[in-house]
This record gives sequence, structure tokens and C-alpha cells, in this order.
Amino acid sequence: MPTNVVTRFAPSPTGYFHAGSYRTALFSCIYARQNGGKFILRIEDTDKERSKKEYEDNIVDSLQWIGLKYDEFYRQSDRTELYRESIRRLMDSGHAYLSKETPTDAGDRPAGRQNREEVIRFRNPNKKVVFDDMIRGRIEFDTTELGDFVIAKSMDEPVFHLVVVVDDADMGITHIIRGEDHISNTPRQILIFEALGVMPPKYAHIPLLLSGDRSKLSKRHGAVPITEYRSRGYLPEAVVNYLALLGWHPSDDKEIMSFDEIVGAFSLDRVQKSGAIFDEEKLKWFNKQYLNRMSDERFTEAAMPFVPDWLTTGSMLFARLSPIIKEKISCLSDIAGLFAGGGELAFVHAIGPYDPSMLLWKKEPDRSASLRHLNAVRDLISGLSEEGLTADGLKSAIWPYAEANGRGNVLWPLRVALTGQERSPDPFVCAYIIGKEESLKRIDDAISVLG
RNA sequence: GGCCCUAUCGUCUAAUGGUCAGGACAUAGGCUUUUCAAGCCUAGAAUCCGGGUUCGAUUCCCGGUAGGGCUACCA
Repeated sequence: MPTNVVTRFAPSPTGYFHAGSYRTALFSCIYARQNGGKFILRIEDTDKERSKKEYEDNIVDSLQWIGLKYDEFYRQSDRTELYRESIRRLMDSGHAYLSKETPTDAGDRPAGRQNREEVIRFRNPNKKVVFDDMIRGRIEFDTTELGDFVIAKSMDEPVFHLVVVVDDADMGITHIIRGEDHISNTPRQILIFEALGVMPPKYAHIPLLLSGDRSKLSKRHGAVPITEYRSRGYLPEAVVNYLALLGWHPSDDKEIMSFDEIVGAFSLDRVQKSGAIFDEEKLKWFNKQYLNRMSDERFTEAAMPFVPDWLTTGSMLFARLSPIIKEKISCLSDIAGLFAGGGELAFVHAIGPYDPSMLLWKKEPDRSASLRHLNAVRDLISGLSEEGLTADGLKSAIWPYAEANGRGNVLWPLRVALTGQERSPDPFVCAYIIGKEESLKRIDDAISVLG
């Protein structure tokens, strides 16, 4: 059992934080929590041209929304002094040297990049490097083909491999849990650890998250900022749960799990070796599960940004509506469609004009019967006190009549009279939602349309 | 091209030598029913191919194929 586990998530602020980045952070964090260790967030912003504060803010914001807490925060641009010392040490010990560059063809380099005349290179011992990946087992590389790779552009401009190793050593990282795309970076980094005289940490390379075409999830390949899921109305706990199950699976078939349950059940040797496609359909299912389990109070709070302007979440009307809304949607952003034209709850705000023939029950269309039933139901409703006008109260008042005359014959015209729609909640619920006065008014309108 | 990683239903996955290859999402059908959902039930759907090893391979080994990653003075 590892002691004093320290893990880190080390994103570069060169793009929005997406599901792939998030899952990497999640696994690192879970592993630290499980072992009572520390989880560090380290912003790798050594590439000054591509790093943006905006992206750093997005990473922090995303982590916060999703509820992933880190114990320490670092930014590599604040640590250049440390890197300079390390470069110095490596040069003094002969592990690195100042290299005069011969101009090369820069045609295949990203635009705007210029080759320097001098860079600092690592003196590659050209050996075989072997490490035991906690997920994949033994991995072997011959580093000869790597050559003397660059570790800094100048004393003040260290580059990826150097800063990663210096920081991991300095922060006492014991387990590096990162994406599979870093496997081939690992031998270089181990070489630097050795040159620095530091024991390399344990490595665990998790499989990549893939987009629909099975390519690595990236900005230009279907990756969406994780905060976009917030605006699409997903619950953070659903996103956490779903992502934890992408590439990992508990030993039982349990799927709905809280973060703490996941921490309890997690183990690196149950992590999958192959990449996984992110499937929003299944995320929706998870979200619905969490929505269904939510208390009314929490649901009201979560729904607030998504309800139409005329409907306030604190209102009596919303309280009546909320159980219906909850069962009809899979994410909160579906709420708008419910109330929009054609939506099942459009009738709440206003009843639109409808074709009078809709008032006839399809299975037994009979105009005079519909008229008779509507009148009867109208009387039953108007006989109810305002207090008795709950969905249950309405049902017990109308049900015997509906049973006696055919449920469809009675209830269908009532539904259409109340809503002007063919699809709606139960008519008792509809009447309860819009209230006695409005219900009677709409039924009267229907009666006059038919008559 | 070179190096590395991977390979079970459409998707996420279970089963680490012996199971009718299990579950979930999605799909189809059914039940329920006053509509639509939800819910419940049922069905179809997979071990990439070829060699070994073994009494027996999804599982171990080798080869092929396919996919992916890396191959920067990005991270």
C-alpha cells in the first residue's frame, strides 16, 4: 500500500477544459483521495505563445463546477527560478549542454515559430528505458532514436520535458496518472529524473477519450468545454459519475455511484486499456437518474436558470409544475422546449387556438357526447372548493363520472379543453396547475366552440 | 515511414483456462393506459483473422489486420 501518495493534474492552458482533461483529473484525484494523499493542480504554461489566462480560468472554473478539489495550486510561469537552477545543475554535471543549431528546414513547423541559434539539449545516454505502467505493465523503449532532445530554449525558457520532471520531483509526486498520449514521453522524462538523481514516480497511463470517429478527443474533434454541459443543463454529479465509468468499472454492476462510492471502489488495475467513446446519450440517462433522485428544493434551485422568464421558480405555480417537469426531461435545458410552442407544457402560459374536432375522442367521435361530458365535468369542478382543487381532489371528483361514461370519452375532451393540446400531462394535473377559475373558463370556451 | 499502445454486442463494459459469453445505454416489440412520457417485461445484437500451447481458450504465446498515440525550439 503506497504511503503519502501525491498526484497531480497538469493541464496546459492552451484550450478549453473538456471531458478528456476532466477524466484524467478525476482519476488522479480519486487515486489521491483513496490513499489519503494530496492532489495538486499545476498549470503548465511554459508555452507563452499558446497559453491564455482565459483558459486557465476555464480550468479552475470547470474543476469547481464539477466539485473536484485540489490541495495545492501551482503555475509554472511562477517557477522559472527553479527551472533555471535545474538546467544549471544538469549542465554542470554534463547531462545537458548548450547546442549551436544549424539552420534547418522549418517548413513543417507551426507558423510563427522560429528556430533559435542556440538551445539547451539533454545529453542522451542512449540506453534502454523500462518502466512498469500500473495499467499496462512493462513498457520498454530504446531511447537512442530520441537523440539529444531540447530541454530549454534558453536559461529562462525551459520546455515541457524539463519542467514536468523538475516539478514532479520538487512536488514529491508519487504517482503520475495521465493520458495514454504521454506514454512515449515517459522515457525522456525518466532519463531526466535519472540525470537529476531522483527516483521516478510510478506511472499509470489511462486510455484516451475518443470522439465518434475514434480519434483522440480534442478541440477540433468533437470536444466540448465541460462548462458547456453546465449550460446544457447537466448535473455535475451525473457528469462525474458517467466519466468515472468511462475506462473504469467497479467489480459489481453498480452504475449510479456518488463520488465517495467511486473513491471507495476505485482501483487502477480495473482501468481499461483501450480508448472509450464519449456517448452523450448515456450521459443523458445518468442525468435523468440524478434528476429523479433530487429533492424538490435542490431541483428548484438547479432549474432556476432554465425556466422561462414568466415562470418564477419560487412561485406556487412552479411548485405544482416541478414534479411534472422533472419526469419529462433528461437535462435541464429541455425545460424550455416543454413550454415552447408544441411543448407539452405550453398550455400553462396560454392556450392557443385549436381545431374543434380535437375535442372529439378518436375512438368514439361524438360531438353531443363530448359536449355533455364537458358540461358535466364543468359542474363537478365548479362544485369543488378552492382547497379541494388538488390533482387528487379533482380526480376523485371526476373519476366516477369518467368510469361510468368511458374514460376516453370524458377525459380526452377535457384534456383538449384545458390545454388545446393532444399531448399533455394527466387532465387532473392540468386543471390543478392552471387553477379552478382558468379551468372553468377554458372548458366554457370549449363548450361554446362545440355548441 | 519509425517507435509505442490497443482490440468482447452500434456504444460503455463483465467474465483473467471450463459461463447458455453477463450487465448498462441505445434500438425493436409488448404490458399499463385518457394522450405523451416514465415505469415494467421481452427480443435482436459481440469475443478482428490465422497459427500455436492445452483435455479445454474471450482469457496465455506468436504472426497478421485494424484503430489510436507519439514522432517540435507544443504540452
